[in-house]
Amino acid sequence: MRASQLYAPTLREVPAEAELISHQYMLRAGLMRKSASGIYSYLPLGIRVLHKIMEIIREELDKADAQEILLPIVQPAELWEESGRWNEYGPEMFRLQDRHQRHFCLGPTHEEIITALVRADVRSYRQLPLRLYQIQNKYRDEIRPRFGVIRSREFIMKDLYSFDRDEVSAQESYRAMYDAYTRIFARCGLKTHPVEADTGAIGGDQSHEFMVLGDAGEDLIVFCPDCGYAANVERAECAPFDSAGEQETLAELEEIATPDVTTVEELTRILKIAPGRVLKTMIYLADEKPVAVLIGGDYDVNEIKLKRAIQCNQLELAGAQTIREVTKAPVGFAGPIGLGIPVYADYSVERIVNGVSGANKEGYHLRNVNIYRDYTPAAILDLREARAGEKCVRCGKVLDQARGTEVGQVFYLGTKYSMPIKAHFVDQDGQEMPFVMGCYGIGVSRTMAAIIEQHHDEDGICWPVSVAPFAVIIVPVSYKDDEQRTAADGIYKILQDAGIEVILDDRDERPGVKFKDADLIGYPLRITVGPKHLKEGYVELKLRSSHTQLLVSIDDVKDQVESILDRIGE
RNA sequence: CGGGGCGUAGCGCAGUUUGGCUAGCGCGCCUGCCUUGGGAGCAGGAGGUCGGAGGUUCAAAUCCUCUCGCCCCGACCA
Repeated sequence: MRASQLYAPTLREVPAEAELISHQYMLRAGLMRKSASGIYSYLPLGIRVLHKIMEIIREELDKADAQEILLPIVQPAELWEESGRWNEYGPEMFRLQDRHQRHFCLGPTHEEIITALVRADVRSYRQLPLRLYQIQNKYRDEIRPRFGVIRSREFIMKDLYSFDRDEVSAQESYRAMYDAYTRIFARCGLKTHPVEADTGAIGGDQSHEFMVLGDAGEDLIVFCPDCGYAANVERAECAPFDSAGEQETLAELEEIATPDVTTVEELTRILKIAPGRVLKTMIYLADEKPVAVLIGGDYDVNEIKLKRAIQCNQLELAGAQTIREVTKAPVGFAGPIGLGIPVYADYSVERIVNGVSGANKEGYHLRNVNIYRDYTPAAILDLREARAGEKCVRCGKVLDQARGTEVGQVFYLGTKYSMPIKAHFVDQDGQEMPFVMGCYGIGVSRTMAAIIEQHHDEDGICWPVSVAPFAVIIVPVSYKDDEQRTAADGIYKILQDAGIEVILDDRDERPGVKFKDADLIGYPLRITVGPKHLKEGYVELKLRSSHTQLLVSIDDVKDQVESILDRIGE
């Protein structure tokens, strides 16, 4: 391809809308353009990278005995009603109607449609295990798209679904996908960290996310440097505290006037106590019924854990009105004593001796509150958000934390979809059984952004060879010069004939412009054809990421390029 | 949805407070000359419903009302 004909509109300046480095470079290097908030068009360089990533995915999945299919984007509401998710999914599902007012959605994910497909066509255990995948656009009407393609509304996802006859076999599928993911991301040049994860809207009971670490990440993970335990904070288990606690004698309950003191922070300042002494009392509406959550003042409630622990479908913080009804006081004076609703306590409260809580009375708090003596929770559970400094649940060492972006997630689903949708097969003994399923996603477009986050410098992108839009760019210092043109054309032909993806920058631009564009776009290897060395029959090879340079004779160019690409392609 | 901000040429912005001639600047784009080892120089040129609609006024990018879009923070999520 000749650069003069390549549709790669580079930008000299940073578009105002882009904050993240990957977002900026994707726009500046001409990989994509925005069409609407969270919706992007890919230009030739962008789609070439995406194709590279998808090809790696295909190769690795096919090796793992998976087969590619293609499912529709527009899906009928009926299927979603069968699984119960038409109501469950919420406003991020794009819903639409056809001319007959029939209801459809733009697929945010494809469990329903594939389960229905397999239900219709797969009848016997002899056909299992079955692993089917597609690479398809998905739509989620995100509340707030951001970070370019990292959180967009339309995005490209690879999703795979496994169907097995029993749990043992399904766990093998899970393991095979986990291993395939490890290889896929490694081949893309990405360092990823698998962490235990919550299953969210997809459901199921076992899941890992593949995280790319970085400050730009939207997720928070905790990990144990010692035993390797790593989990999204949404999921990370917290250990109960050593029951010992403080060896204090229980003091007498005492009411104290605290007008206008409604936050833990103010309370600790005024009473000169540590936040860990405060019994923070949060009122939630769980499936529209009020419940109280009691947690140490130095912790935050993990609502995902709460939802799971008390087995409710809908959970939200109660409004001022409800709080007033329940606690007989405005927000900020709730406490566990005398509340007429279930009180769920986090592990962190069990050790609090002579604690401070709201008095359920405007302007008052209570001092020397003690569990079991003054109140008894309905249950003591793991409800808090994990964070650095906590004890690892596996080995007891101290946890560390980091931010990350999820590029892939694997779920063990069990029979969550096959049961309600009645997707059955006949087992060896003639019995009808629901498929035991798993599903596995990779955010393809997001992966591209993550690669840029990990491979760039101040001049632009430094693509790993495996996903580079083109491997090599030839830059003649002046294409108008006969000798340079002849030499550049010659090398171009040689490399093309060798099957190497190469760009010839034949534009009538000054060399600086061509160098800047080459760096910005990030071709792994640049061949400069210039007057300095051409007389002796040499050209320069420059590696984009390491900046190393070497002179090679034109006769050796092909061999050198091949061996360098081979070497840095590892 | 709450809070904050922004819509003026392809990109980045000034002009809006205090209404006033043909709406500006830098980069990019086109033509010519010149130049060619890290975003050159000179000359000429094209490109605008000032996000949209309505209103006030002799006069609106500027004031008022409504509306649409975009960005950031938060709640939500892959």
